[in-house]
Amino acid sequence: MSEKIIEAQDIILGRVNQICRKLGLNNVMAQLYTINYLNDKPMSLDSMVERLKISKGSVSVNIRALERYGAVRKVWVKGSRKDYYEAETDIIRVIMDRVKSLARDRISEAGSMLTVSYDTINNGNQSDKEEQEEADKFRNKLDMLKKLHQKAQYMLDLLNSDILNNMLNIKNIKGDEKESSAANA
Amino acid sequence: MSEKIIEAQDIILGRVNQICRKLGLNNVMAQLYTINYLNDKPMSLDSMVERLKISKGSVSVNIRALERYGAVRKVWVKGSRKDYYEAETDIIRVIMDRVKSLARDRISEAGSMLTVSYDTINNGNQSDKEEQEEADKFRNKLDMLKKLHQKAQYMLDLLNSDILNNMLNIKNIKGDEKESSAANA
DNA sequence: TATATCGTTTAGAATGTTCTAAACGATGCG
DNA sequence: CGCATCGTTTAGAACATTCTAAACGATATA
Repeated sequence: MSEKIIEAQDIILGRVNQICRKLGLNNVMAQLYTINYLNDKPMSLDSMVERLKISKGSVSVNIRALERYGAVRKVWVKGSRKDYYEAETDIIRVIMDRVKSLARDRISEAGSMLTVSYDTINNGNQSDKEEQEEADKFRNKLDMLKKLHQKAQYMLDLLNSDILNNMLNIKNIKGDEKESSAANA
Repeated sequence: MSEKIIEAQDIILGRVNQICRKLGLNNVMAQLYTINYLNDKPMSLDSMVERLKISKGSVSVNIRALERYGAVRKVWVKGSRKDYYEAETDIIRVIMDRVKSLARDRISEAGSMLTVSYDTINNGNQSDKEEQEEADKFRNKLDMLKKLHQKAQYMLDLLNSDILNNMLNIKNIKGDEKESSAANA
Protein backbone atom coordinates (compact mmCIF):
# COMPACT_ATOMS: atom_id res chain seq x y z
CA MET A 1 0.00 0.00 0.00
CA SER A 2 1.33 3.45 -0.90
CA GLU A 3 2.71 5.83 1.68
CA LYS A 4 0.16 8.48 0.82
CA ILE A 5 -2.75 6.17 1.51
CA ILE A 6 -1.27 4.99 4.78
CA GLU A 7 -0.77 8.60 5.80
CA ALA A 8 -4.34 9.51 4.90
CA GLN A 9 -5.68 6.46 6.73
CA ASP A 10 -3.60 7.19 9.78
CA ILE A 11 -5.25 10.58 10.07
CA ILE A 12 -8.55 8.77 10.40
CA LEU A 13 -7.11 6.20 12.81
CA GLY A 14 -5.82 9.00 14.99
CA ARG A 15 -9.24 10.59 15.14
CA VAL A 16 -10.86 7.25 15.92
CA ASN A 17 -8.49 6.93 18.82
CA GLN A 18 -9.51 10.33 20.16
CA ILE A 19 -13.19 9.55 19.80
CA CYS A 20 -12.77 6.31 21.71
CA ARG A 21 -10.93 8.16 24.44
CA LYS A 22 -13.71 10.70 24.79
CA LEU A 23 -16.60 8.26 24.62
CA GLY A 24 -15.01 5.43 26.59
CA LEU A 25 -15.11 2.92 23.75
CA ASN A 26 -12.70 0.10 22.95
CA ASN A 27 -10.02 1.63 20.78
CA VAL A 28 -8.64 -1.60 19.31
CA MET A 29 -12.06 -2.73 18.15
CA ALA A 30 -12.78 0.64 16.59
CA GLN A 31 -9.45 0.77 14.79
CA LEU A 32 -9.79 -2.79 13.56
CA TYR A 33 -13.18 -1.98 12.16
CA THR A 34 -11.81 1.19 10.59
CA ILE A 35 -8.99 -0.43 8.65
CA ASN A 36 -11.26 -3.24 7.50
CA TYR A 37 -13.73 -0.63 6.35
CA LEU A 38 -11.12 1.45 4.54
CA ASN A 39 -9.36 -1.47 2.88
CA ASP A 40 -10.75 -2.78 -0.32
CA LYS A 41 -9.58 -6.37 0.19
CA PRO A 42 -10.40 -8.67 3.11
CA MET A 43 -7.64 -8.65 5.71
CA SER A 44 -5.90 -11.47 7.53
CA LEU A 45 -4.97 -11.32 11.21
CA ASP A 46 -1.34 -10.86 10.27
CA SER A 47 -2.05 -7.92 7.99
CA MET A 48 -4.02 -6.22 10.76
CA VAL A 49 -1.14 -6.83 13.17
CA GLU A 50 1.23 -5.29 10.64
CA ARG A 51 -1.06 -2.36 9.91
CA LEU A 52 -1.88 -1.34 13.49
CA LYS A 53 1.34 -2.55 15.14
CA ILE A 54 -0.43 -4.43 17.89
CA SER A 55 -0.15 -8.01 19.11
CA LYS A 56 -1.87 -10.87 17.38
CA GLY A 57 -3.64 -11.87 20.58
CA SER A 58 -5.30 -8.52 20.79
CA VAL A 59 -6.41 -8.71 17.17
CA SER A 60 -7.74 -12.22 17.69
CA VAL A 61 -9.91 -11.29 20.65
CA ASN A 62 -11.22 -8.02 19.31
CA ILE A 63 -11.93 -9.11 15.76
CA ARG A 64 -14.14 -11.87 17.12
CA ALA A 65 -16.01 -9.37 19.26
CA LEU A 66 -16.57 -7.31 16.12
CA GLU A 67 -17.80 -10.42 14.36
CA ARG A 68 -20.21 -11.12 17.22
CA TYR A 69 -21.64 -7.63 16.84
CA GLY A 70 -22.06 -8.08 13.10
CA ALA A 71 -19.50 -5.39 12.33
CA VAL A 72 -17.19 -7.65 10.34
CA ARG A 73 -17.63 -10.94 8.50
CA LYS A 74 -15.23 -13.83 8.09
CA VAL A 75 -14.73 -14.47 4.39
CA TRP A 76 -13.13 -17.31 2.50
CA VAL A 77 -10.14 -16.57 0.31
CA LYS A 78 -9.12 -19.10 -2.30
CA GLY A 79 -5.78 -20.77 -1.76
CA SER A 80 -5.25 -19.62 1.82
CA ARG A 81 -6.10 -21.24 5.09
CA LYS A 82 -5.86 -18.00 7.02
CA ASP A 83 -8.93 -16.26 8.39
CA TYR A 84 -9.90 -13.18 6.43
CA TYR A 85 -12.35 -10.51 7.48
CA GLU A 86 -14.24 -7.75 5.73
CA ALA A 87 -16.25 -4.91 7.23
CA GLU A 88 -20.00 -4.53 7.07
CA THR A 89 -20.24 -1.21 5.22
CA ASP A 90 -23.58 -0.15 6.69
CA ILE A 91 -22.07 1.57 9.71
CA ILE A 92 -25.37 3.00 10.85
CA ARG A 93 -26.91 -0.43 11.06
CA VAL A 94 -23.96 -1.73 13.07
CA ILE A 95 -24.22 1.14 15.52
CA MET A 96 -27.99 1.02 15.79
CA ASP A 97 -27.97 -2.73 16.42
CA ARG A 98 -25.47 -2.28 19.21
CA VAL A 99 -27.35 0.64 20.74
CA LYS A 100 -30.64 -1.22 20.61
CA SER A 101 -29.13 -4.30 22.15
CA LEU A 102 -27.61 -2.33 25.03
CA ALA A 103 -30.80 -0.34 25.54
CA ARG A 104 -32.98 -3.45 25.57
CA ASP A 105 -30.88 -5.09 28.27
CA ARG A 106 -30.71 -1.95 30.40
CA ILE A 107 -34.46 -1.34 30.17
CA SER A 108 -35.19 -4.90 31.12
CA GLU A 109 -32.88 -4.75 34.13
CA ALA A 110 -34.34 -1.41 35.21
CA GLY A 111 -37.82 -2.94 35.17
CA SER A 112 -36.97 -5.71 37.61
CA MET A 113 -35.01 -3.24 39.73
CA LEU A 114 -38.10 -1.06 40.12
CA THR A 115 -40.18 -4.05 41.13
CA VAL A 116 -37.72 -5.04 43.83
CA SER A 117 -37.48 -1.49 45.12
CA TYR A 118 -41.28 -1.17 45.27
CA ASP A 119 -41.52 -4.43 47.19
CA THR A 120 -38.89 -3.38 49.67
CA ILE A 121 -40.56 -0.10 50.54
CA ASN A 122 -44.01 -1.69 50.73
CA ASN A 123 -43.03 -4.56 53.02
CA GLY A 124 -42.42 -2.20 55.89
CA ASN A 125 -44.95 -1.84 58.74
CA GLN A 126 -44.56 1.88 59.34
CA SER A 127 -45.83 2.66 62.83
CA ASP A 128 -44.38 6.15 62.86
CA LYS A 129 -46.41 8.77 61.04
CA GLU A 130 -43.25 10.63 60.02
CA GLU A 131 -41.84 7.50 58.43
CA GLN A 132 -45.05 6.81 56.56
CA GLU A 133 -44.90 10.27 55.04
CA GLU A 134 -41.32 9.69 53.96
CA ALA A 135 -42.26 6.39 52.39
CA ASP A 136 -45.06 8.03 50.43
CA LYS A 137 -42.71 10.60 49.03
CA PHE A 138 -40.29 7.89 48.00
CA ARG A 139 -43.08 5.96 46.33
CA ASN A 140 -43.84 9.07 44.33
CA LYS A 141 -40.25 9.10 43.09
CA LEU A 142 -40.55 5.45 42.15
CA ASP A 143 -43.71 6.28 40.22
CA MET A 144 -41.79 8.93 38.32
CA LEU A 145 -39.11 6.40 37.48
CA LYS A 146 -41.77 3.96 36.38
CA LYS A 147 -43.11 6.54 33.93
CA LEU A 148 -39.60 7.16 32.70
CA HIS A 149 -39.11 3.46 32.26
CA GLN A 150 -42.23 3.21 30.12
CA LYS A 151 -41.05 6.14 28.04
CA ALA A 152 -37.70 4.47 27.48
CA GLN A 153 -39.51 1.33 26.37
CA TYR A 154 -41.52 3.44 23.98
CA MET A 155 -38.38 5.03 22.56
CA LEU A 156 -36.84 1.60 22.03
CA ASP A 157 -39.95 0.49 20.16
CA LEU A 158 -39.54 3.58 18.03
CA LEU A 159 -35.95 2.63 17.23
CA ASN A 160 -37.11 -0.81 16.19
CA SER A 161 -39.93 0.53 14.05
CA ASP A 162 -39.72 0.80 10.29
CA ILE A 163 -40.53 4.49 10.46
CA LEU A 164 -37.18 5.56 11.77
CA ASN A 165 -35.21 3.06 9.71
CA ASN A 166 -36.90 4.24 6.52
CA MET A 167 -36.12 7.81 7.44
CA LEU A 168 -32.45 6.99 7.89
CA ASN A 169 -32.21 5.04 4.65
CA ILE A 170 -34.46 6.82 2.21
CA LYS A 171 -34.23 10.42 3.22
CA ASN A 172 -32.04 12.27 0.76
CA ILE A 173 -29.46 14.54 2.21
CA LYS A 174 -29.41 18.20 1.42
CA GLY A 175 -26.68 18.95 -1.13
CA ASP A 176 -26.74 15.47 -2.64
CA GLU A 177 -26.45 16.86 -6.18
CA LYS A 178 -28.57 14.29 -8.03
CA GLU A 179 -25.89 11.62 -7.98
CA SER A 180 -27.62 9.29 -5.56
CA SER A 181 -28.93 6.93 -8.27
CA ALA A 182 -25.65 6.74 -10.15
CA ALA A 183 -23.62 6.05 -7.04
CA ASN A 184 -24.64 2.45 -6.38
CA ALA A 185 -22.33 0.69 -8.81
CA MET B 1 -34.20 8.53 56.95
CA SER B 2 -35.78 5.15 57.68
CA GLU B 3 -33.94 1.90 57.12
CA LYS B 4 -36.57 0.69 54.67
CA ILE B 5 -36.10 3.69 52.42
CA ILE B 6 -32.34 3.41 52.49
CA GLU B 7 -32.64 -0.25 51.58
CA ALA B 8 -34.99 0.51 48.70
CA GLN B 9 -32.74 3.30 47.47
CA ASP B 10 -29.66 1.11 47.71
CA ILE B 11 -31.26 -1.35 45.32
CA ILE B 12 -31.42 1.44 42.79
CA LEU B 13 -27.89 2.61 43.57
CA GLY B 14 -26.63 -0.91 43.02
CA ARG B 15 -28.25 -1.06 39.63
CA VAL B 16 -26.89 2.35 38.70
CA ASN B 17 -23.44 1.05 39.52
CA GLN B 18 -23.91 -1.95 37.22
CA ILE B 19 -25.20 0.23 34.41
CA CYS B 20 -22.20 2.52 34.70
CA ARG B 21 -19.89 -0.47 34.62
CA LYS B 22 -21.51 -1.80 31.47
CA LEU B 23 -21.73 1.50 29.64
CA GLY B 24 -18.44 2.97 30.80
CA LEU B 25 -19.96 5.92 32.61
CA ASN B 26 -18.78 7.74 35.73
CA ASN B 27 -20.30 5.88 38.63
CA VAL B 28 -19.90 8.61 41.25
CA MET B 29 -21.66 11.18 39.10
CA ALA B 30 -24.49 8.81 38.36
CA GLN B 31 -24.96 7.86 42.00
CA LEU B 32 -24.79 11.49 43.12
CA TYR B 33 -27.47 12.38 40.63
CA THR B 34 -29.54 9.40 41.75
CA ILE B 35 -29.62 10.25 45.44
CA ASN B 36 -30.34 13.88 44.68
CA TYR B 37 -33.17 12.76 42.43
CA LEU B 38 -34.61 10.35 44.99
CA ASN B 39 -34.34 12.68 47.95
CA ASP B 40 -37.08 15.15 48.53
CA LYS B 41 -34.88 17.77 50.18
CA PRO B 42 -31.80 19.44 48.71
CA MET B 43 -28.64 17.77 49.92
CA SER B 44 -25.41 19.21 51.30
CA LEU B 45 -21.98 17.84 50.41
CA ASP B 46 -21.71 16.26 53.85
CA SER B 47 -25.02 14.45 53.53
CA MET B 48 -23.94 13.03 50.18
CA VAL B 49 -20.64 11.92 51.71
CA GLU B 50 -22.57 10.24 54.51
CA ARG B 51 -25.10 8.65 52.18
CA LEU B 52 -22.67 7.20 49.61
CA LYS B 53 -19.69 6.69 51.94
CA ILE B 54 -17.24 8.38 49.62
CA SER B 55 -14.74 11.17 50.18
CA LYS B 56 -15.74 14.80 50.19
CA GLY B 57 -13.23 15.62 47.48
CA SER B 58 -14.88 13.19 45.13
CA VAL B 59 -18.31 14.64 45.86
CA SER B 60 -17.03 18.16 45.33
CA VAL B 61 -15.55 17.43 41.92
CA ASN B 62 -18.38 15.32 40.60
CA ILE B 63 -21.28 17.41 41.84
CA ARG B 64 -19.83 20.41 40.00
CA ALA B 65 -19.55 18.36 36.82
CA LEU B 66 -23.22 17.47 37.24
CA GLU B 67 -24.01 21.15 37.73
CA ARG B 68 -22.09 22.00 34.54
CA TYR B 69 -24.21 19.50 32.63
CA GLY B 70 -27.41 20.96 34.03
CA ALA B 71 -28.22 17.77 35.95
CA VAL B 72 -28.27 19.41 39.39
CA ARG B 73 -28.76 22.95 40.63
CA LYS B 74 -27.24 24.74 43.59
CA VAL B 75 -30.01 25.99 45.86
CA TRP B 76 -30.03 28.35 48.77
CA VAL B 77 -31.18 27.07 52.13
CA LYS B 78 -32.12 29.57 54.81
CA GLY B 79 -29.91 29.67 57.87
CA SER B 80 -27.09 27.57 56.46
CA ARG B 81 -23.92 28.55 54.71
CA LYS B 82 -23.42 25.11 53.20
CA ASP B 83 -23.93 24.44 49.52
CA TYR B 84 -27.10 22.50 48.78
CA TYR B 85 -28.02 20.79 45.54
CA GLU B 86 -31.20 19.47 44.01
CA ALA B 87 -31.67 17.33 40.91
CA GLU B 88 -33.22 18.44 37.65
CA THR B 89 -36.14 16.01 37.46
CA ASP B 90 -36.43 15.95 33.67
CA ILE B 91 -33.93 13.14 33.21
CA ILE B 92 -34.61 12.81 29.51
CA ARG B 93 -33.67 16.41 28.91
CA VAL B 94 -30.45 15.99 30.87
CA ILE B 95 -29.48 12.93 28.87
CA MET B 96 -30.50 14.39 25.52
CA ASP B 97 -28.55 17.58 26.17
CA ARG B 98 -25.46 15.56 26.97
CA VAL B 99 -25.86 13.29 23.96
CA LYS B 100 -26.41 16.19 21.63
CA SER B 101 -23.40 18.03 22.98
CA LEU B 102 -21.15 15.01 22.53
CA ALA B 103 -22.53 14.29 19.07
CA ARG B 104 -22.09 17.88 17.94
CA ASP B 105 -18.44 17.91 18.94
CA ARG B 106 -17.70 14.52 17.36
CA ILE B 107 -19.43 15.44 14.09
CA SER B 108 -17.53 18.68 13.90
CA GLU B 109 -14.20 16.94 14.49
CA ALA B 110 -15.01 14.24 11.97
CA GLY B 111 -15.68 16.91 9.36
CA SER B 112 -12.26 18.48 9.65
CA MET B 113 -10.67 15.04 9.79
CA LEU B 114 -12.20 14.16 6.43
CA THR B 115 -10.92 17.37 4.91
CA VAL B 116 -7.39 16.67 6.06
CA SER B 117 -7.52 13.09 4.84
CA TYR B 118 -8.83 14.20 1.42
CA ASP B 119 -6.03 16.75 1.14
CA THR B 120 -3.38 14.21 2.04
CA ILE B 121 -4.45 11.69 -0.57
CA ASN B 122 -4.87 14.36 -3.24
CA ASN B 123 -1.49 16.01 -2.73
CA GLY B 124 0.33 12.97 -4.06
CA ASN B 125 1.78 12.89 -7.59
CA GLN B 126 1.00 9.28 -8.42
CA SER B 127 3.29 8.20 -11.25
CA ASP B 128 2.49 4.53 -10.83
CA LYS B 129 -0.77 3.39 -12.39
CA GLU B 130 -1.26 0.80 -9.68
CA GLU B 131 -0.97 3.45 -7.01
CA GLN B 132 -3.41 5.72 -8.77
CA GLU B 133 -5.98 2.93 -8.79
CA GLU B 134 -5.47 2.37 -5.07
CA ALA B 135 -5.89 6.06 -4.42
CA ASP B 136 -9.15 6.13 -6.35
CA LYS B 137 -10.53 3.27 -4.29
CA PHE B 138 -9.55 5.04 -1.13
CA ARG B 139 -11.22 8.23 -2.31
CA ASN B 140 -14.37 6.20 -2.81
CA LYS B 141 -14.21 5.14 0.82
CA LEU B 142 -13.74 8.74 1.86
CA ASP B 143 -16.80 9.65 -0.20
CA MET B 144 -18.78 7.01 1.67
CA LEU B 145 -17.63 8.48 4.96
CA LYS B 146 -18.58 11.93 3.74
CA LYS B 147 -22.12 10.71 3.05
CA LEU B 148 -22.20 9.15 6.49
CA HIS B 149 -21.03 12.39 7.99
CA GLN B 150 -23.84 14.27 6.33
CA LYS B 151 -26.33 11.71 7.57
CA ALA B 152 -25.02 12.10 11.10
CA GLN B 153 -25.43 15.85 10.79
CA TYR B 154 -28.97 15.27 9.61
CA MET B 155 -29.71 13.03 12.58
CA LEU B 156 -28.36 15.65 14.95
CA ASP B 157 -30.62 18.26 13.38
CA LEU B 158 -33.47 15.84 13.95
CA LEU B 159 -32.58 15.55 17.63
CA ASN B 160 -32.59 19.32 17.91
CA SER B 161 -35.90 19.69 16.11
CA ASP B 162 -39.19 20.28 17.89
CA ILE B 163 -40.68 17.22 16.23
CA LEU B 164 -38.80 14.70 18.31
CA ASN B 165 -39.00 16.72 21.51
CA ASN B 166 -42.75 17.04 21.20
CA MET B 167 -43.02 13.32 20.63
CA LEU B 168 -41.07 12.61 23.78
CA ASN B 169 -43.09 15.01 25.89
CA ILE B 170 -46.63 14.81 24.63
CA LYS B 171 -47.01 11.24 23.49
CA ASN B 172 -49.09 9.33 26.02
CA ILE B 173 -47.80 5.99 27.06
CA LYS B 174 -49.78 2.86 26.49
CA GLY B 175 -51.41 1.72 29.76
CA ASP B 176 -51.46 5.19 31.26
CA GLU B 177 -54.97 4.66 32.70
CA LYS B 178 -56.30 8.19 32.32
CA GLU B 179 -54.37 9.51 35.29
CA SER B 180 -51.99 11.70 33.34
CA SER B 181 -53.88 14.92 34.03
CA ALA B 182 -54.32 14.23 37.74
CA ALA B 183 -50.68 13.35 38.28
CA ASN B 184 -49.09 16.79 38.01
CA ALA B 185 -49.74 18.02 41.55
C1' DT C 1 3.57 -39.20 11.76
C1' DA C 2 6.43 -35.11 11.75
C1' DT C 3 6.47 -30.40 10.72
C1' DA C 4 4.90 -25.90 9.66
C1' DT C 5 1.42 -22.57 10.00
C1' DC C 6 -2.40 -20.91 11.81
C1' DG C 7 -5.58 -18.78 15.72
C1' DT C 8 -6.33 -18.78 20.76
C1' DT C 9 -5.36 -18.38 25.50
C1' DT C 10 -3.01 -16.53 29.47
C1' DA C 11 0.31 -14.70 32.99
C1' DG C 12 2.15 -10.74 34.00
C1' DA C 13 3.80 -6.07 32.70
C1' DA C 14 2.50 -1.53 31.44
C1' DT C 15 -0.64 1.83 31.53
C1' DG C 16 -4.82 4.51 33.05
C1' DT C 17 -8.37 5.71 36.21
C1' DT C 18 -10.44 6.70 40.34
C1' DC C 19 -10.43 7.37 45.19
C1' DT C 20 -9.01 9.08 49.56
C1' DA C 21 -6.76 11.66 53.14
C1' DA C 22 -4.68 15.63 54.17
C1' DA C 23 -3.33 20.23 53.19
C1' DC C 24 -5.08 24.39 51.77
C1' DG C 25 -7.70 28.71 50.99
C1' DA C 26 -11.82 31.19 51.74
C1' DT C 27 -15.47 32.88 54.50
C1' DG C 28 -18.46 33.63 58.42
C1' DC C 29 -18.66 34.59 63.30
C1' DG C 30 -17.55 35.51 68.12
C1' DC D 1 -8.21 39.15 64.95
C1' DG D 2 -8.49 34.12 65.93
C1' DC D 3 -11.12 30.23 65.58
C1' DA D 4 -14.39 27.21 63.28
C1' DT D 5 -16.58 25.62 59.28
C1' DC D 6 -16.98 25.22 54.72
C1' DG D 7 -15.52 23.67 49.71
C1' DT D 8 -11.47 22.78 46.76
C1' DT D 9 -7.20 20.94 45.32
C1' DT D 10 -3.63 17.49 45.10
C1' DA D 11 -0.14 13.76 45.91
C1' DG D 12 -0.09 9.31 46.05
C1' DA D 13 -2.38 4.83 47.00
C1' DA D 14 -5.63 1.51 45.36
C1' DC D 15 -7.80 -0.39 41.79
C1' DA D 16 -9.01 -1.68 37.05
C1' DT D 17 -7.87 -2.07 32.18
C1' DT D 18 -5.40 -3.18 28.27
C1' DC D 19 -1.54 -5.00 25.95
C1' DT D 20 2.07 -8.12 24.85
C1' DA D 21 4.96 -12.14 24.47
C1' DA D 22 5.08 -16.69 24.84
C1' DA D 23 3.00 -21.07 25.39
C1' DC D 24 -0.44 -23.78 23.55
C1' DG D 25 -3.71 -26.47 20.67
C1' DA D 26 -5.56 -27.37 16.26
C1' DT D 27 -5.19 -28.31 11.47
C1' DA D 28 -3.29 -28.85 6.90
C1' DT D 29 0.38 -30.81 4.26
C1' DA D 30 4.14 -33.65 2.98
